[in-house]
Amino acid sequence: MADSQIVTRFAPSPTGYLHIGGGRTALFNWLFARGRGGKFLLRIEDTDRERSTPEATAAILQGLTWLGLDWDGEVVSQFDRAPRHAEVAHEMLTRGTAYKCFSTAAEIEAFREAEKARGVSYPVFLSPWRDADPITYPDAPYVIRMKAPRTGETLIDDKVQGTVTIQNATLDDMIVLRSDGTPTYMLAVVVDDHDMGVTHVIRGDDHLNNAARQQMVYDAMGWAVPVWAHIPLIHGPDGKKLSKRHGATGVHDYQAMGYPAAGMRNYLTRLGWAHGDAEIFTTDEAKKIFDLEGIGRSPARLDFKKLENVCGHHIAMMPDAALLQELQGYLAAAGRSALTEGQYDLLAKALYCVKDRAKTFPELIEKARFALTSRPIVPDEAAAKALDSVSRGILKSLTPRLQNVSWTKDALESILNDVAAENGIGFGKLAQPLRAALAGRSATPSVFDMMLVIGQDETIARLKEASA
RNA sequence: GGCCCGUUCGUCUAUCGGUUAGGACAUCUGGUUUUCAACCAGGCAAGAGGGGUUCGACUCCCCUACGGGCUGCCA
Repeated sequence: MADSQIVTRFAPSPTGYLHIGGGRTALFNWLFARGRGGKFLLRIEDTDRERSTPEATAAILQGLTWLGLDWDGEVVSQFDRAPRHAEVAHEMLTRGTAYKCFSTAAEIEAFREAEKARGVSYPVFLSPWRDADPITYPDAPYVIRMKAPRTGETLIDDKVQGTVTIQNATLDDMIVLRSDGTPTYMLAVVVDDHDMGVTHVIRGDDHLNNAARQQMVYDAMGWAVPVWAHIPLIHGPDGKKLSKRHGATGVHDYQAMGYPAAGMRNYLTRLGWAHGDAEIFTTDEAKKIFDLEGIGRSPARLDFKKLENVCGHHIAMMPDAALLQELQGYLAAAGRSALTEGQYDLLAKALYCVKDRAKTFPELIEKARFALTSRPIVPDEAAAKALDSVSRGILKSLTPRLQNVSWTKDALESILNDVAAENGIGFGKLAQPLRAALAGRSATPSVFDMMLVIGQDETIARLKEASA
């Protein structure tokens, strides 16, 4: 319904890659909108021309795409809307909710220095031009400042933080339009959010204080204030603000580490949000149960162990086709060589016996090593140990018996059990050298599954090679 | 410095005045097993500290400590 449609947005600055915290903010906005038949918009806050780059914008879009967060309509460039921002600033002027200020940056700086020297810890610059008669205006560059209330308090009704009270006296008349005619962030966000019809602003709580000033702009223009929801930031495992020092901070890092996007979404959704005991859920389920009420108020730490666990569940429940496709995306993102056609086919055949044993794509590939590798099989240390002379003898005696047998699990099972019994050893004792011969590893899927996947000829060839 | 926000097991969290404070990850023990993963059973483990309010506080209020954020003609 148009009258109550929810509109959210994600508004990153294109100054670098998509931060994992930004990814989560985007995810919350996306879940909230998508779960309620609303719209999720994307706006690039590129008004700072010095720091904005098209590469960064591309990286952010790529990050969102990988996370599976699709947006409605065209990506809005905040910079492109500068004329509209200036228009609103001038409208505030005519409404009398803003004024021209001719104080120079140097004057303001001097004021702040002087106040600090006097021991005033929080100098609020009060422009002398606030109530000046236009007749006294000099012919000089000016900024447009908002005429903010000097007394009283501003209440932010926040869905996550509750009601936050800000004393108006601590807020100065913020600049909405710079002397070069460009808008400041505080003006631009409000105008854009309003024009884009944003109903719910879900963003990091580093913006909580800004909300008070922005709310004043809404009031000054007579616009409806959106629903605020300021979510806590994500911290590193040590509880400190997540920074480069922690290693992976960009969502692309997580893709390159081989975490599936569905698992990332699940983990990130649960990081700082809860719905009873719900832990593992699909994205569709998340859309249904996600709400603002479940968002926590304290910063959450990244826990890679839990991330892995969650991802393991998702790899296990992902359809093979999707798994194969995303795995190839992982290989490309990680700079690893792509699968050959033959490897692809074998991996597709092997998936059923490896997908529920892996938590990440690199792990999946390692488990599927027996299918992806080709002779000669080079055993690692543990595998080499299993291939002692006695074991090689047993493998040698096994080879001819695999020649004329129907290649089914039942048949293989009975042969291997017979061989184990004939040699007076338990099945486990036979399985170890078999793993070593077949995969060159000591930890692998079931020996039967491996034999079934690579086929009779390849199995015999590998056994011959190992027992030679 | 000022202002704002936060603080439940190691971690993510449930609890919305009365619970043996629950779940998940991690960890430990046992079981199952063809190695690994998984799985099953069980264990360890929490309300930052101090004051109030109340018959009763994890829950409401205040103070302190700690953590975070904001404090630009950056976003």
